[in-house]
Amino acid sequence: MTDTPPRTRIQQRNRETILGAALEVFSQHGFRGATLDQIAQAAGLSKPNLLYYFPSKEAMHEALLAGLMDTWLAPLRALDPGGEPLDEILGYVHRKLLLSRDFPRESRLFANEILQGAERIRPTLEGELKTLVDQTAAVISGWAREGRIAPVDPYHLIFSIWALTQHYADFDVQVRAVLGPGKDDPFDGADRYLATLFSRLLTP
Amino acid sequence: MTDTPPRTRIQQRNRETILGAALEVFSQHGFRGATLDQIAQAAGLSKPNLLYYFPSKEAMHEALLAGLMDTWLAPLRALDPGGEPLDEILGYVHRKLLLSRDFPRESRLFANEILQGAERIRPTLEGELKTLVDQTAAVISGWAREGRIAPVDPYHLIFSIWALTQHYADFDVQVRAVLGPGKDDPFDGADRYLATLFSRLLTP
DNA sequence: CGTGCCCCTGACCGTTTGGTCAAATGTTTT
DNA sequence: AAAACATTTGACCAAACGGTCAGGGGCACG
Repeated sequence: MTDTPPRTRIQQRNRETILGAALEVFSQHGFRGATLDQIAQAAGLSKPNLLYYFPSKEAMHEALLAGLMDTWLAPLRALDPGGEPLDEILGYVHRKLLLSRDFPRESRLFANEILQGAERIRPTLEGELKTLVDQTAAVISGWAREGRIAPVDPYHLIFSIWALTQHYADFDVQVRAVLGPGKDDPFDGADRYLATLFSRLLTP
Repeated sequence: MTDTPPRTRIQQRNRETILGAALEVFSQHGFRGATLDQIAQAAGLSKPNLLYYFPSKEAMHEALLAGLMDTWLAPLRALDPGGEPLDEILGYVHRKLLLSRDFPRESRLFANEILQGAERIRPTLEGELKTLVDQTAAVISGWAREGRIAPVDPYHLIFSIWALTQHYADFDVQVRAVLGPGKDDPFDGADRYLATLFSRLLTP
C-alpha cells in the first residue's frame, strides 16, 4: 500500500541499513524511548540523512511493523488443515520458536508495541490477525470434534503457543539470568519441553 | 534498604498517589517514554511537587520495582514442598494468573523492564530470583524422581507458568482483539485451560 | 568537461524534557 | 499569635528532542 520502490542501489542499501538500526533501537527502548540520534549512530549515518530516506521517526517505525506482520504470521499460515493434527501443531510450535530464536529483535519490537497499547497496529490485530486465528481455531475444533486430538479451547491453545515461544525472545534476559551462565542454549531445552507439553496436552 | 519512613499522613498519602500515577504511566510507556508531566497530571499534582517527594524520575521507578518484586514472588514462595505435587503446582498457576488479572499494570511494568534489558533489576534476577527458582526446581525434581509427577525440566516448567500467566496481562490488548468483544472474561477461559494443560503435562 | 541530479551534512529552530529555586502558602508547635 | 516547620507552586534553566534547510560534494551521462 505505502510501498516506496527503491530507485537506486544505494537507496536500497541505505534504507535497509536504517531499518536495521531502527529495529535495534526501537526493540530495546520502545518507540518513545528511541531517539533519532541513537538510530543514526547505530546506522553510521547522520541524522539529517535518515530523514532524507524516511520522512519521520514514525515512518521508520511503521515501515518496520508493516514488514513484520507477514513474517510473524507466516508459520500460522503454513499450518495445513489436511495434515496430521498433532504434527501440524507441533510443527507450528517449532517454527514459531525458531522465529523467536532467530528474530528476537522483531519479537521485542512487537511485544513493545502490544504492551504499550498497540494503537498503531490494533486494526491489523482486529482484522487480519483475528480472521486468521478464527480460521485456524475452526480447523483445530474440527480435529477435536473428530477425536484426532484431545478437546481443547482452540483460542487459548493458540495463545499459549504464542506466549510460550515469544517468552524466550522477549524475556531472554530473565531466562538467562535464572538459568545462569554457561549452560547450553535455552532454546534447545525449550524445544524439547514444548514438544512434550503439547504432545501430552493434545494426545487423545 | 532504601526505606524512607513516612513522617506525616500527608506525606504517606502523596507518596502513594504519586506511585500510583507513576505506575500507570510507566507501565504504559516504559521508563524512557514516560514523562514527569504525564505523571504529575495523572497524580493531580504539580511537577515540582513530585520532585519534593522523590528526588528524581528514576527514584520513582526504583521505588515501584522494589515494591513489586515481593508481590511478584509471593505466589512462588507460597508453594509448599510438603504438599500434594499436582495441587501445589496448579495452585501456583492459579495464584499467578490472579495476580496477572488483578495487577496488570505491575505485570506490564515488569515486562517493560525485562524487555528493555532489565539493567535496573538484573542483580535481583541473578540473585534473589535465581536462588528461589533453584530451590523450587529442586523440589519439583524431587517430586518427579519419586514418580509423584511426570518427569519434566523444572526450569522450563516454571518459565512456562510465567509465560502463560503473564501473557494474559501483558498482551491483553491482543488477546481481546482476537477474541472479539462481548465474550466472557479471557481470564476465566485461561484459568480452565491452564488447569487442563498442566494436569495433562504432570499427571504421571 | 560540464551540466544536472542524487546524496549528504553542518548549522540551526522550536518544543519538550528532567530538574532547580526562591518565594508563597499551609500546618503544627509553643 | 508568632515562631518553626512542612508543603506547594510559578518561573526558570540547560540539555535533548524531532525536524528543517541551504548548500556542498559526488556521480552519471551528454
